[in-house]
Amino acid sequence: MLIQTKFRNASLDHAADVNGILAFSQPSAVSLYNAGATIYGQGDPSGQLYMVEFGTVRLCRVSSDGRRQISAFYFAGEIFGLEADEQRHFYAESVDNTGIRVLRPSDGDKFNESMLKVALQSLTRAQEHLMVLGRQNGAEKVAAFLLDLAARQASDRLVDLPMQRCDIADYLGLSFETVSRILTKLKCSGAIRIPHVKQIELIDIEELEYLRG
Amino acid sequence: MLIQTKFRNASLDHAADVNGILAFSQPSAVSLYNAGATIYGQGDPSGQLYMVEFGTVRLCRVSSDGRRQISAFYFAGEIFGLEADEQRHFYAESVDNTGIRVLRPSDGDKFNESMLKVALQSLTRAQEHLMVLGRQNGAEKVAAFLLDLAARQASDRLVDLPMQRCDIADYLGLSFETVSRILTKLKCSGAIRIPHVKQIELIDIEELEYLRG
DNA sequence: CGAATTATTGAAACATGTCAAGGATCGTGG
DNA sequence: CCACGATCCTTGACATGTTTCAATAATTCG
Repeated sequence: MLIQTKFRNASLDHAADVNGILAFSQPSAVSLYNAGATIYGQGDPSGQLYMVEFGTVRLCRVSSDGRRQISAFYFAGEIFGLEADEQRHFYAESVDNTGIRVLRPSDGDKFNESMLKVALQSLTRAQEHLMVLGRQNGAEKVAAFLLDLAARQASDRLVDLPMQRCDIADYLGLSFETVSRILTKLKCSGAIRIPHVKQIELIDIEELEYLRG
Repeated sequence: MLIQTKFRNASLDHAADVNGILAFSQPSAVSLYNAGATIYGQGDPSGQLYMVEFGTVRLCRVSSDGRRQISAFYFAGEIFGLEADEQRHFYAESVDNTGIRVLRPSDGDKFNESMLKVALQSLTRAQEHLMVLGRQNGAEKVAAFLLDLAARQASDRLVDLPMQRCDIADYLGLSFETVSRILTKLKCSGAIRIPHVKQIELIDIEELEYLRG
């Protein structure tokens, strides 16, 4: 299955579509959010798209007994807020200090066309995430997460972790203790260094890629 | 979090969009596939959409060490084959005897618009599946699966299982033994009956819904 | 009917979760 | 600038759910 590496992160290369959206929308001013602020709630009316100007956004849902699943993170330059119907299925929060721009369609048709591309990229990412959640163990999940972040930050070695361990855990379907344990294990095996709690240096990228599968 | 039940299966109610797609495409003749036949392979050029006429389709990927994840099932009336770029990220196979129609766009603009809806529904479904894979245990996963099938088959009590245990397992991120054990457990607890290996009768739907969360 | 496949069930191994304690980090106010 | 409290992170010990391996039973198909 060598083929699959060709697709990895295909969804991440969407600069062109971001430009497409921007060209046919009227961006509003940037709104600022502190860490942990609600951008929109589950059940809110949907309709507008958002672009992360700086900072980090998490898309979440909480079940009745309090378990939380984070379905996606969004970083600077990425677009979120697409919904299938008139209500939001997930709620969106800022992870750290975050600036967000609301996008309003100006040229309907072209905007729609760009939206399709954004939708397809979100779909691809969700599908990739399905692979990770369904069939990978803890170490493989964390390796995949770190490599994904590295690719999206366009930094080949030094990765920023704006979110806390608990966010990573709820994204990967693990407990935060397990995430912590795996990170120290990777550190001890020499695959990564942890210069700071919120910063990981990828040392043995081949090992991480091997882990990811 | 009572809100979330309102969204469940929202993505499944897409008859309108299927009609939208059909109105602006030139459906070809129906192709027939035996159980386990390849409809398209990973890495194949993408472009065409497909509609299931009868039978069942599974969308899969296999990792280098042989673990398989099924990202979605498609049943009669449902559309699949949407991709973010020119190559297929997953491969598609028939689960049982299946009839499939290729859809070719005739009116580009309207076809595109319908595609957006299909994409958003696929996205919603993938996101719902993320919730199940990330934060539910075996019994909850199986309950969610049975209720999803019941909703899509529009049969409130008797659910057909065209796929084998192994397919269910690879869809839910479990081993097929665990799937089997959970089904017998649900049978013993009186939540379901298993009149046939490939047919489940939902007895205590409230219990299943409670399990699903 | 018989062979091959698929499903069920059991026992033991393993990964991850849970509970609990201690340590690090951060922000705030003195 | 330091000290304090609060939050977050790490680590350990134990409990639990799930997988794995193995054997048997059921089903399908020729």
